[in-house]
Amino acid sequence: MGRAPCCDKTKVKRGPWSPEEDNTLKNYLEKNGTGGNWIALPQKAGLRRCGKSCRLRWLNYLRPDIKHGGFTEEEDNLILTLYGQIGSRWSVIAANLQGRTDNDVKNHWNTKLKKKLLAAENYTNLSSCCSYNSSDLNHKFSINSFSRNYSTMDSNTFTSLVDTNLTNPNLLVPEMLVAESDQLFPIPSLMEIQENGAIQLAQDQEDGYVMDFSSGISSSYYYDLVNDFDFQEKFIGVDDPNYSSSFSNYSTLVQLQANNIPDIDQTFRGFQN
DNA sequence: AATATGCTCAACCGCAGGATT
DNA sequence: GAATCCTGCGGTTGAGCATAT
Repeated sequence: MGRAPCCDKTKVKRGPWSPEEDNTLKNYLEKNGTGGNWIALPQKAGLRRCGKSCRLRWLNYLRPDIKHGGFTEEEDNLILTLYGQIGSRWSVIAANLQGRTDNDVKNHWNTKLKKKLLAAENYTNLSSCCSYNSSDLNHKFSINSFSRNYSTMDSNTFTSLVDTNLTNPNLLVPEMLVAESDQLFPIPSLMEIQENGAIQLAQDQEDGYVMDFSSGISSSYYYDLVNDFDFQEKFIGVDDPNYSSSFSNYSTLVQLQANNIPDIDQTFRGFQN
Protein backbone atom coordinates (compact mmCIF):
# COMPACT_ATOMS: atom_id res chain seq x y z
CA MET A 1 0.00 0.00 0.00
CA GLY A 2 1.43 3.34 -1.02
CA ARG A 3 1.61 6.42 1.11
CA ALA A 4 -1.31 8.77 1.13
CA PRO A 5 -0.35 12.16 -0.33
CA CYS A 6 0.08 14.89 2.27
CA CYS A 7 -2.50 17.06 0.51
CA ASP A 8 -4.76 17.16 -2.53
CA LYS A 9 -2.52 18.68 -5.16
CA THR A 10 -5.45 19.71 -7.32
CA LYS A 11 -6.81 21.94 -4.57
CA VAL A 12 -3.66 23.69 -3.36
CA LYS A 13 -1.74 26.55 -4.93
CA ARG A 14 1.82 25.85 -5.97
CA GLY A 15 4.76 27.89 -7.11
CA PRO A 16 6.11 31.20 -5.77
CA TRP A 17 4.48 32.79 -2.77
CA SER A 18 2.79 36.17 -3.11
CA PRO A 19 3.43 38.94 -0.54
CA GLU A 20 -0.18 38.52 0.62
CA GLU A 21 0.34 34.82 1.28
CA ASP A 22 3.57 35.61 3.12
CA ASN A 23 1.75 38.12 5.32
CA THR A 24 -1.07 35.71 6.04
CA LEU A 25 1.31 32.94 7.04
CA LYS A 26 3.56 35.22 9.06
CA ASN A 27 0.70 36.83 10.94
CA TYR A 28 -0.87 33.49 11.71
CA LEU A 29 2.35 31.92 12.96
CA GLU A 30 3.29 34.95 15.06
CA LYS A 31 -0.11 34.81 16.75
CA ASN A 32 -0.69 31.08 17.01
CA GLY A 33 2.53 29.21 16.34
CA THR A 34 2.43 26.00 14.34
CA GLY A 35 0.13 24.25 16.79
CA GLY A 36 2.31 21.22 16.30
CA ASN A 37 0.63 20.39 13.01
CA TRP A 38 1.77 21.86 9.73
CA ILE A 39 -0.68 19.80 7.72
CA ALA A 40 -3.71 21.40 9.37
CA LEU A 41 -2.17 24.88 9.48
CA PRO A 42 -2.97 26.20 5.99
CA GLN A 43 -6.68 25.63 6.45
CA LYS A 44 -6.67 27.35 9.82
CA ALA A 45 -4.63 30.24 8.45
CA GLY A 46 -6.81 30.57 5.37
CA LEU A 47 -4.16 29.58 2.87
CA ARG A 48 -4.64 27.38 -0.18
CA ARG A 49 -1.24 25.80 0.29
CA CYS A 50 0.14 22.43 1.24
CA GLY A 51 1.31 22.20 4.85
CA LYS A 52 4.77 21.20 3.72
CA SER A 53 4.94 24.24 1.52
CA CYS A 54 3.96 26.48 4.47
CA ARG A 55 6.57 24.91 6.66
CA LEU A 56 9.28 25.37 4.05
CA ARG A 57 8.30 28.97 3.37
CA TRP A 58 8.43 29.80 7.07
CA LEU A 59 11.65 27.96 7.85
CA ASN A 60 13.56 29.09 4.77
CA TYR A 61 12.30 32.59 4.27
CA LEU A 62 9.85 34.16 6.71
CA ARG A 63 11.42 33.30 10.06
CA PRO A 64 12.60 36.50 11.73
CA ASP A 65 16.08 35.20 12.51
CA ILE A 66 16.94 34.29 8.90
CA LYS A 67 20.02 35.94 7.50
CA HIS A 68 19.60 36.89 3.86
CA GLY A 69 22.40 37.90 1.55
CA GLY A 70 25.83 36.65 0.54
CA PHE A 71 27.99 34.32 2.56
CA THR A 72 31.09 35.66 4.24
CA GLU A 73 34.58 34.23 3.80
CA GLU A 74 34.34 32.87 7.36
CA GLU A 75 31.09 31.10 6.58
CA ASP A 76 32.58 29.64 3.38
CA ASN A 77 35.55 28.32 5.30
CA LEU A 78 33.35 26.75 7.95
CA ILE A 79 31.14 25.08 5.34
CA LEU A 80 34.19 23.69 3.55
CA THR A 81 35.61 22.39 6.80
CA LEU A 82 32.39 20.78 7.95
CA TYR A 83 31.64 19.32 4.53
CA GLY A 84 35.06 17.70 4.62
CA GLN A 85 34.20 16.13 7.95
CA ILE A 86 30.55 15.12 7.65
CA GLY A 87 29.62 15.45 3.98
CA SER A 88 26.29 16.76 2.79
CA ARG A 89 24.50 16.92 6.12
CA TRP A 90 23.23 20.38 5.37
CA SER A 91 21.03 20.73 8.42
CA VAL A 92 23.98 20.01 10.69
CA ILE A 93 26.21 22.41 8.78
CA ALA A 94 23.50 25.08 8.81
CA ALA A 95 23.13 24.69 12.56
CA ASN A 96 26.71 25.93 12.87
CA LEU A 97 25.97 29.04 10.85
CA GLN A 98 23.71 31.49 12.65
CA GLY A 99 20.73 32.57 10.59
CA ARG A 100 21.41 30.23 7.68
CA THR A 101 19.08 27.46 6.58
CA ASP A 102 19.98 24.06 5.25
CA ASN A 103 18.49 25.09 1.91
CA ASP A 104 20.66 28.21 1.84
CA VAL A 105 23.80 26.28 2.63
CA LYS A 106 22.97 23.58 0.12
CA ASN A 107 22.31 26.14 -2.63
CA HIS A 108 25.49 28.00 -1.80
CA TRP A 109 27.44 24.78 -1.91
CA ASN A 110 25.97 23.65 -5.21
CA THR A 111 26.39 27.00 -6.94
CA LYS A 112 29.66 28.30 -5.52
CA LEU A 113 31.64 26.16 -3.14
CA LYS A 114 31.48 22.91 -5.07
CA LYS A 115 33.01 24.59 -8.10
CA LYS A 116 35.64 26.19 -5.94
CA LEU A 117 36.54 22.84 -4.47
CA LEU A 118 36.54 21.05 -7.82
CA ALA A 119 38.82 23.71 -9.24
CA ALA A 120 41.16 23.21 -6.33
CA GLU A 121 41.10 19.44 -6.70
CA ASN A 122 42.23 19.74 -10.29
CA TYR A 123 45.54 20.59 -8.73
CA THR A 124 45.57 17.49 -6.64
CA ASN A 125 47.67 14.51 -7.59
CA LEU A 126 48.10 11.34 -5.70
CA SER A 127 51.77 11.10 -4.96
CA SER A 128 52.14 8.23 -2.59
CA CYS A 129 50.44 5.93 -0.16
CA CYS A 130 52.35 5.26 3.02
CA SER A 131 51.92 3.61 6.35
CA TYR A 132 53.67 4.24 9.60
CA ASN A 133 53.83 1.61 12.30
CA SER A 134 55.15 2.12 15.74
CA SER A 135 55.29 -0.81 18.11
CA ASP A 136 56.54 1.57 20.82
CA LEU A 137 53.34 3.51 20.68
CA ASN A 138 51.11 0.49 20.23
CA HIS A 139 49.23 2.27 17.50
CA LYS A 140 49.23 1.92 13.80
CA PHE A 141 48.62 4.60 11.27
CA SER A 142 47.60 4.22 7.73
CA ILE A 143 47.95 7.43 5.87
CA ASN A 144 47.26 8.38 2.35
CA SER A 145 49.62 11.12 1.43
CA PHE A 146 48.78 13.52 -1.34
CA SER A 147 50.75 16.31 -2.81
CA ARG A 148 49.11 19.25 -4.42
CA ASN A 149 50.50 21.60 -6.95
CA TYR A 150 49.44 25.06 -5.94
CA SER A 151 51.96 26.87 -8.05
CA THR A 152 49.30 28.25 -10.36
CA MET A 153 46.49 28.55 -7.84
CA ASP A 154 45.31 32.05 -7.06
CA SER A 155 45.61 33.09 -3.45
CA ASN A 156 41.84 33.45 -2.93
CA THR A 157 41.26 29.83 -3.85
CA PHE A 158 44.10 28.80 -1.62
CA THR A 159 42.80 30.83 1.31
CA SER A 160 39.32 29.40 0.90
CA LEU A 161 40.68 25.92 1.54
CA VAL A 162 42.17 26.75 4.87
CA ASP A 163 40.18 27.18 8.02
CA THR A 164 42.20 30.17 9.15
CA ASN A 165 39.57 31.15 11.67
CA LEU A 166 39.61 27.81 13.39
CA THR A 167 35.94 28.09 14.10
CA ASN A 168 35.44 24.40 14.67
CA PRO A 169 36.71 23.29 18.07
CA ASN A 170 36.71 19.67 16.96
CA LEU A 171 39.55 20.31 14.58
CA LEU A 172 42.73 19.01 16.09
CA VAL A 173 46.30 19.09 15.01
CA PRO A 174 48.03 16.38 16.93
CA GLU A 175 50.79 15.83 14.45
CA MET A 176 52.65 17.29 11.62
CA LEU A 177 53.64 14.70 9.14
CA VAL A 178 55.47 15.39 5.97
CA ALA A 179 56.62 13.01 3.32
CA GLU A 180 59.23 13.57 0.73
CA SER A 181 58.63 11.27 -2.19
CA ASP A 182 57.66 8.04 -0.45
CA GLN A 183 59.71 8.61 2.65
CA LEU A 184 58.05 9.57 5.90
CA PHE A 185 59.69 11.76 8.46
CA PRO A 186 59.15 11.22 12.16
CA ILE A 187 56.05 12.60 13.79
CA PRO A 188 56.99 15.03 16.57
CA SER A 189 56.20 13.77 20.03
CA LEU A 190 53.87 15.53 22.40
CA MET A 191 56.90 16.37 24.53
CA GLU A 192 58.52 18.16 21.63
CA ILE A 193 55.38 20.09 20.86
CA GLN A 194 54.89 21.09 24.48
CA GLU A 195 58.49 22.04 25.06
CA ASN A 196 59.20 23.85 21.84
CA GLY A 197 55.85 25.02 20.61
CA ALA A 198 54.60 24.28 17.17
CA ILE A 199 56.07 27.37 15.56
CA GLN A 200 59.54 26.61 16.85
CA LEU A 201 59.23 23.02 15.75
CA ALA A 202 58.14 23.95 12.30
CA GLN A 203 60.92 26.50 11.98
CA ASP A 204 63.50 24.07 13.28
CA GLN A 205 62.45 21.34 10.93
CA GLU A 206 62.35 23.10 7.62
CA ASP A 207 63.99 20.19 5.89
CA GLY A 208 62.01 17.57 7.80
CA TYR A 209 58.48 18.82 7.91
CA VAL A 210 58.06 20.71 4.73
CA MET A 211 58.36 19.21 1.33
CA ASP A 212 60.14 21.46 -1.10
CA PHE A 213 60.42 19.94 -4.50
CA SER A 214 62.39 21.83 -7.08
CA SER A 215 59.45 21.28 -9.41
CA GLY A 216 57.45 23.76 -7.37
CA ILE A 217 55.26 21.09 -5.80
CA SER A 218 55.24 21.40 -2.07
CA SER A 219 52.82 20.61 0.67
CA SER A 220 52.33 20.14 4.36
CA TYR A 221 49.60 18.40 6.23
CA TYR A 222 47.97 18.09 9.52
CA TYR A 223 45.62 15.42 10.65
CA ASP A 224 42.41 15.29 12.50
CA LEU A 225 42.46 13.01 15.43
CA VAL A 226 39.20 11.16 15.35
CA ASN A 227 37.88 8.11 17.11
CA ASP A 228 40.72 6.44 18.90
CA PHE A 229 43.68 7.55 16.83
CA ASP A 230 42.02 7.13 13.49
CA PHE A 231 43.53 9.88 11.42
CA GLN A 232 41.83 11.82 8.72
CA GLU A 233 43.89 13.89 6.38
CA LYS A 234 43.45 17.61 6.35
CA PHE A 235 45.25 20.25 4.47
CA ILE A 236 46.98 23.04 6.31
CA GLY A 237 49.34 25.06 4.24
CA VAL A 238 51.63 25.21 1.28
CA ASP A 239 54.75 26.76 -0.01
CA ASP A 240 52.97 28.93 -2.52
CA PRO A 241 54.80 31.36 -4.76
CA ASN A 242 51.94 33.81 -4.35
CA TYR A 243 52.81 34.12 -0.70
CA SER A 244 55.82 36.19 0.14
CA SER A 245 56.32 34.36 3.38
CA SER A 246 54.50 31.09 3.00
CA PHE A 247 56.48 29.27 5.61
CA SER A 248 55.56 31.71 8.34
CA ASN A 249 51.93 31.32 7.30
CA TYR A 250 52.23 27.63 7.78
CA SER A 251 53.89 27.98 11.15
CA THR A 252 51.24 30.36 12.35
CA LEU A 253 48.49 27.99 11.37
CA VAL A 254 50.16 25.14 13.17
CA GLN A 255 50.48 27.23 16.31
CA LEU A 256 46.87 28.37 16.15
CA GLN A 257 45.70 24.84 15.68
CA ALA A 258 47.84 23.60 18.52
CA ASN A 259 46.35 26.24 20.80
CA ASN A 260 42.94 25.03 19.86
CA ILE A 261 43.40 21.60 21.34
CA PRO A 262 41.43 21.66 24.58
CA ASP A 263 43.24 18.85 26.33
CA ILE A 264 46.45 17.98 24.62
CA ASP A 265 47.46 15.43 27.27
CA GLN A 266 44.24 13.53 26.81
CA THR A 267 44.63 13.73 23.07
CA PHE A 268 48.08 12.30 23.05
CA ARG A 269 47.82 9.82 25.90
CA GLY A 270 49.58 6.66 24.84
CA PHE A 271 51.47 8.41 22.11
CA GLN A 272 54.48 9.79 23.85
CA ASN A 273 57.94 8.39 23.32
C1' DA B 1 18.70 44.33 -30.19
C1' DA B 2 17.94 39.52 -30.13
C1' DT B 3 19.13 35.17 -28.71
C1' DA B 4 21.71 31.73 -26.20
C1' DT B 5 23.79 30.30 -22.18
C1' DG B 6 24.83 30.32 -17.36
C1' DC B 7 23.65 31.21 -12.64
C1' DT B 8 20.87 31.65 -8.51
C1' DC B 9 17.71 30.23 -5.28
C1' DA B 10 12.87 29.32 -4.00
C1' DA B 11 10.15 25.55 -4.20
C1' DC B 12 8.98 20.84 -4.89
C1' DC B 13 9.61 15.78 -4.45
C1' DG B 14 10.20 11.47 -2.33
C1' DC B 15 12.06 9.07 1.34
C1' DA B 16 13.35 7.89 6.22
C1' DG B 17 12.21 7.63 10.67
C1' DG B 18 9.84 8.88 14.90
C1' DA B 19 5.22 9.46 16.90
C1' DT B 20 0.63 8.22 17.22
C1' DT B 21 -3.37 5.38 16.68
C1' DG C 1 2.99 -5.18 16.06
C1' DA C 2 1.05 -2.96 12.09
C1' DA C 3 -0.76 0.90 9.85
C1' DT C 4 -0.87 5.59 9.37
C1' DC C 5 0.46 10.32 10.19
C1' DC C 6 3.69 13.93 10.35
C1' DT C 7 8.13 16.14 10.23
C1' DG C 8 12.62 16.84 8.61
C1' DC C 9 16.00 16.02 5.32
C1' DG C 10 18.77 15.87 0.98
C1' DG C 11 18.33 15.83 -3.99
C1' DT C 12 16.45 18.02 -7.85
C1' DT C 13 13.90 21.24 -10.74
C1' DG C 14 12.71 25.31 -13.12
C1' DA C 15 11.51 30.35 -13.31
C1' DG C 16 13.67 34.51 -13.50
C1' DC C 17 17.60 37.21 -13.89
C1' DA C 18 22.39 38.27 -15.56
C1' DT C 19 25.88 37.91 -18.80
C1' DA C 20 27.93 36.57 -23.16
C1' DT C 21 27.70 36.19 -28.06
